[in-house]
Amino acid sequence: MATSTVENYVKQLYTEQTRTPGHLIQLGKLASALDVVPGTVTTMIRTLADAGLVIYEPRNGCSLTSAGEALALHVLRRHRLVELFLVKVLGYDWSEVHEEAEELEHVVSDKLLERIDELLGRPSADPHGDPIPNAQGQLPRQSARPLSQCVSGERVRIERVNNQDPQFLRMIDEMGLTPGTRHSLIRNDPIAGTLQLESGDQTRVVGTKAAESILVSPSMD
Amino acid sequence: MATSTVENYVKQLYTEQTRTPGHLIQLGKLASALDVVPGTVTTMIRTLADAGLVIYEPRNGCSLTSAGEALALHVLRRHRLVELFLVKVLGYDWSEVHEEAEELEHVVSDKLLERIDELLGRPSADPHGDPIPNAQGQLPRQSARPLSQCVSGERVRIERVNNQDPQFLRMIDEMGLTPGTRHSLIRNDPIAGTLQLESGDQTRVVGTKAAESILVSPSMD
DNA sequence: ATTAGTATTTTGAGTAATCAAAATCAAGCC
DNA sequence: GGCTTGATTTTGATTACTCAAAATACTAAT
Repeated sequence: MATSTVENYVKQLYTEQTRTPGHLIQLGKLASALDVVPGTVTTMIRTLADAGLVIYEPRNGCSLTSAGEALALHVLRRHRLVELFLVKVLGYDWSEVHEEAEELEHVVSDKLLERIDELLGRPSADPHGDPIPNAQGQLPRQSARPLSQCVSGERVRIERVNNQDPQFLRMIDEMGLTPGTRHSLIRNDPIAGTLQLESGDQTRVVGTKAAESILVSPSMD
Repeated sequence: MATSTVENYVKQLYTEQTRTPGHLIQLGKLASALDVVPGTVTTMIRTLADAGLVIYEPRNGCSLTSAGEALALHVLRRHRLVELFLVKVLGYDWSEVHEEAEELEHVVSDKLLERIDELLGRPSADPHGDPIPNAQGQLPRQSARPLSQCVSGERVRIERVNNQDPQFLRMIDEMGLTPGTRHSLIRNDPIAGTLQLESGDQTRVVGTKAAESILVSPSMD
């Protein structure tokens, strides 16, 4: 069985990999993301390569094998189902579930996961809108793009908030920009670095930086 | 923070200690209970002693300090609340919760534990009838004695089943001897090694060995 | 083509937990 | 006392993970 450490490495690798598809992941990036010194990552990636979870090109970087990707998706499934469970069943706020899930994701058994999945009605996204892989490790297709890339006048539905910082999430909450809500983009002003949104009678302004982690799809209401 | 291993050692120490109060616990006993070789226990108990969790008398054995006992009770609380949660909320059978709780007990945070406790209505016993320490580490007083020590004619209420073996628990279930149920002890025959119980119109026979792990209190109905 | 700067790898060491097997200890028994 | 037995401790290794710091390789610039 994979240790928690191994699971965290492949999980991190997976998220980096989807951020920049097709590229090798630099070990230094991994080191800072996982908060260990670079040398540690080098040795660890060697072991992961021996275990068949990653392909390692010394000095260039590494990428997940299909086995590594499968493991990553499994961990992600556990993480996201646990997050949703904490919110739906235990009354957690979406801003505080990440830490807790970070621990639980390594110990929930397949049996427990199946019960949670069933109880929640086989959900396809966690509280942040992140897609939940199914038991076979398949991700529901999602075609959302960053709010920051939308143009003035668009009507959007917020699909996903790609940021785990509790303060950020509470801010999103207070502004009513949670996944599932619909808004009109009054104005996207990259020069000023702000976006103006409207929904109902309310108007809000968010910064471009924040809008980068808010993923939206077109809304036609 | 205590590692899972440390938590398991003090937990085991605690259960041995309540089984034979006042006695030092032999390291060999611990070794077989924890399924490690004796030498491992010796070194581990030394470190636990350095950490102030146990008192270690070389060649004689060891016992928990009050700090060690507090930690053990904390772990026990997590374990038992998780077990009850799995049964009540996730539809687990009481025979299958132990394994799962064994892992989860090391990662549930205080916050999560509090939510579970609240959701379950601050219960005082887990599905096996084992008392749940409160947040301050105090155990609800329980004065149950083994069914095997009862005499013919007694009316008893089953308080607790002190055995985690799934097969044993399923047997108990099938015989209707779960915690909370009431029965008349028709006959306790130590020679034959059997006990005959009656409740309603049904009669069952259990062995002395099994009756040792069934704890009961007097019932007056 | 040398150099400066950055990223990566190597080396040596440490912590936590474990095992196998040899050494030691403590009784109890003629 | 000497011997056997059983438990305990010690010793030397191993696995998994990590760090600090030195060594090395690559990139890009002068």
